[in-house]
Amino acid sequence: MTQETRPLSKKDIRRENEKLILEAAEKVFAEAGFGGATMQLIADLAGLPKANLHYYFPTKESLYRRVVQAIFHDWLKAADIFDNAPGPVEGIGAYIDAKMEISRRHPAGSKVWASEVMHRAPVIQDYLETTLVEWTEGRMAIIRRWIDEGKMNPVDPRHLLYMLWATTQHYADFGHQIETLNGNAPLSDAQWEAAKDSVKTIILTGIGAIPSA
Amino acid sequence: MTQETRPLSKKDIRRENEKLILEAAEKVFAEAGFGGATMQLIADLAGLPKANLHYYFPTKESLYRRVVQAIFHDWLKAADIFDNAPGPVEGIGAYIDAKMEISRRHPAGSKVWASEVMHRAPVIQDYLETTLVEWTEGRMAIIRRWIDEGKMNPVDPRHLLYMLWATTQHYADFGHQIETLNGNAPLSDAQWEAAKDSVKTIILTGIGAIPSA
DNA sequence: CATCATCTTGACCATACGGTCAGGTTAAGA
DNA sequence: TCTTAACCTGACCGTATGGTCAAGATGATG
Repeated sequence: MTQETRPLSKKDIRRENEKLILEAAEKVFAEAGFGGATMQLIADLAGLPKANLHYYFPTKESLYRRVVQAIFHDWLKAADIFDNAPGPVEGIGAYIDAKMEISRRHPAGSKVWASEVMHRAPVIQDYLETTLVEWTEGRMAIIRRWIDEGKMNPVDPRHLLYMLWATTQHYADFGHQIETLNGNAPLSDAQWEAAKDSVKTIILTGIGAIPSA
Repeated sequence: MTQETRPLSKKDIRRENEKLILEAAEKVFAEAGFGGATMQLIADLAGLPKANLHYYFPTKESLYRRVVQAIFHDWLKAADIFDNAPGPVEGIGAYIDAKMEISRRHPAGSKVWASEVMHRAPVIQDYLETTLVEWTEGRMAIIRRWIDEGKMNPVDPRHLLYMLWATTQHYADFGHQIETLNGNAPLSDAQWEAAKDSVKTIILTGIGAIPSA
């Protein structure tokens, strides 16, 4: 009863293999860092011979670049929720939810991103200077508007954003520490909910968007 | 007018060289990660021949272990302030100040720590499971006491601690991103003060330790 | 001053890694 | 069916890296 699979088209092969490689690469880069990752390790995890990796991605660096770019893309996309929100409770609340969900579902990506930035962003510095700067300015303007409209306290928008990034990404980047402090067990569904609630409550209370208990 | 330096004693030589090596190693490990760091790079930065490093630290891993242990030590020491504080405003406020100061003065150490944890703590897992667990339990007890005494809102102490770690360490670990968003300039004294104030205000307000603006 | 333990270092080695390539296989297209 | 372009991969190569070592220099000790 072997599965009767008709041959994949060339395009499907390409898409399939690139996907396999990128997924494996993300994991390995996250676990070992760029320097500690080896093409052989990635190849083994992807189930392909090493030479095949070099067929699709000429160098280790080009593979790494693709991984980081994909992560940056998701990173920005998570912030769409921020816009069009009537106020901080909805906007920031949803943003926290979205970023916590990323931390939960794609911890490897978050780690690769953290590693890249920690190492002075050798690959995506240009993105930081253009896209990220614009993105940040835009959200800061929204926060300022909410402040002007009296929907929250006059906090520094920049540091509020840093706090949002730091707090949500912490659950991915330091996930191992958190698991250790949780008796070497991953957070349960309920614990993830509690984490989200805690973060949202403290921050939204902290900026005066919801009343203190 | 050459300096007339009398010969260093053997003990001084050892202390001096170990210090040189450990400082250089911390920087290199922070910038390149464990895998990306090379003994040659560390040797060059320390101004010593590579073979000399292996005289004091037999392997790259043993050197790395010493670096991480030193950082963990500082990490815990910063929390002494936490104890004996009459309430969250003083205790948590001082803790935030202390950890922000570490992020400012020793960003490399913070990065090495982050990297170690992100890579599943291959070297200090036992410390996490013993010392860190105890430390965390202790501070959670203090926070619970403050809650019982009505000095702050009944937030989850665990997630409050995570938020404190995440937010303060973010200024070191993601310092490059922060600098980029600051027009490629390091934060000035005033900006560091503003950062500290923002963090303290939002968190202390968020837990109901100080009134909302 | 003589002996010893400690420190120093250039030269060397084995290994692992990123990357190459030639020769083969397979789907696409005419 | 035949040709071509895309895909596949075992074997190979140069280099960089962690680590070793033997021989010498230097401070401690009595």
